[in-house]
Amino acid sequence: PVRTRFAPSPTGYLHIGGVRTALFNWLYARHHGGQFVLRIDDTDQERNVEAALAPILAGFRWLGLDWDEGAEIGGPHAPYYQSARQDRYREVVRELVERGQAYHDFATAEELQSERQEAEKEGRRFVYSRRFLAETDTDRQRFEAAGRRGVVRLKLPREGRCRLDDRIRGVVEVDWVGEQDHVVQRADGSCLYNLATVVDDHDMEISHVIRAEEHLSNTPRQLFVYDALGWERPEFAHLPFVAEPGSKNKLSKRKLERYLKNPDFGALYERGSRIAERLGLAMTPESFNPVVVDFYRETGFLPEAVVNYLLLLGWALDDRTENFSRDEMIGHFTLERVNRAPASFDAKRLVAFQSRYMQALSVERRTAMALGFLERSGLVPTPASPSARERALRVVEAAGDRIEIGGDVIDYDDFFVEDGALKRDPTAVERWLIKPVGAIVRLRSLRERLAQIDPFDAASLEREFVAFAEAEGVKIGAVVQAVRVAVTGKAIGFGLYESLVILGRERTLRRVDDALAAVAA
RNA sequence: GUCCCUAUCGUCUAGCCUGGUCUAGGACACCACCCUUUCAAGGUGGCGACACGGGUUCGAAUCCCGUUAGGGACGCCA
Repeated sequence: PVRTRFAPSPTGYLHIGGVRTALFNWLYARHHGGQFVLRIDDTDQERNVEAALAPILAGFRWLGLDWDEGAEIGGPHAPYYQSARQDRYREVVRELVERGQAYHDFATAEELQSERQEAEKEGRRFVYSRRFLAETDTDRQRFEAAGRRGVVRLKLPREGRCRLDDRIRGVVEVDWVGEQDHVVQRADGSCLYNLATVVDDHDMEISHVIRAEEHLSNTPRQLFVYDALGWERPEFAHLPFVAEPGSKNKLSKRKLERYLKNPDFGALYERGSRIAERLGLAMTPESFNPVVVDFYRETGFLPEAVVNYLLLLGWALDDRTENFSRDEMIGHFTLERVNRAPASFDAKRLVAFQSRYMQALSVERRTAMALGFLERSGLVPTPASPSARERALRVVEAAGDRIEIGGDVIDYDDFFVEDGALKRDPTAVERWLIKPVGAIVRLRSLRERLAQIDPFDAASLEREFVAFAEAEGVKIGAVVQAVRVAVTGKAIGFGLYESLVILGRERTLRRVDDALAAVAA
């Protein structure tokens, strides 16, 4: 039976690279009708695990990556928190020592350091002398009497090669000498990752360890533990990591400043920030940026689009298929088609997927999304009144594919604010109302015509505008843009006739009057 | 420094295992033009890659060796 797992650390946010790894694990399990386990790696955690875990679990749920066992839901191999499994790890460490596969060591950090430096100076590979290895209880007591504190180290082979048949990399071999006698238990008795992960994977009957490439070099010491205990090794598959925008470096939250300088990444960040600001979200760049899943959730991305993008970051079915439904991804996903080279994060491509998925949605669905943002930004009452809903529907319909992410609806705030509260872009006013000769006079006479038009619909408006521009001897664009700026405050937007119809005659006239008054002043 | 991994358009990739159908396909991005009422969208077209050097072979993006470049790991972090 296929069992995969993902083991996040409770860090307070869900990293996009981690999600890609989790997705591949999830897909592999689902493809084989197996189970996906969500285990929590909180061995090194001192702060509030629950609070730091919540956004991560929320992220998984939002993306639709459900887990069969693990955090919050438990399961037959509980507990799924490493912090609660220390006794079990210690038990395994004892067994390792008994089997002669690990030993108590009393070297100090300084002594180790100097051995290391010496090796480096002589240009040879560092191999610990095992000078402070305690063979017997008497040895231990002697060291302890001398005030030393002991750790437990793996007693790794110093000859031969370690062979790993990785499902993605193929056969990887390394010399055992190159490996260190890694510490598996600290002086305070707590156990370390390299041991814990093996014990957990074994106890939880994980059949396939699918993880990022950065773990490839820890694998030999983990294989050693499996073998030393006589445990069956799981299959390993090391995924290429997700690289930062425009380079092959591993994506990292610490280098955010740099990513923001990448035009595409920076633009996405700006766009999201504008939305967050209007929603009144108190966001810091550390917790709210395009490397964090919450960013997409908060700004109105569709989880399906994010997942589809992530799927194709290191995996492809063939030379043309780009869109995958959840069932299709599950049906097609195999490890064999995972790429070996790192793939860099491309914000533009992610938005392209989002845009595509968004346009495939009905107007009603898109309106429902938009409404959430309108409510939260206070542009419509919460819950939205029927008239507000109606207006939102018409705006979303008219905006069409201009609304790529849910939060984009805020760009059309001018349809929801009070007429008197409408702000006009000064540059647009200058360009279309003040600068063109006769613009004001034309707007004034057009205003009278707008008052007369009957019915006040798009077709009639178009006829009127065309006739008016012709009579005045100006381009239709000049007239349209002048009215657009007067009524919406912006020089850009969707069709003007639809815009005026959505606002209605009364409000259109009022806004034209306001604009005329403002320009005259 | 040592060990390991990787290498096809700017980006994501198909092709590589099982050499010929590859004057290397698709998508995103970009550029131009068309459409047009601004902004999008749409239509048409364009730019654009097998890292390099040897070998094997009638034939190499594909197989082998080397070089170079990039990356990762070398913790009482995970």
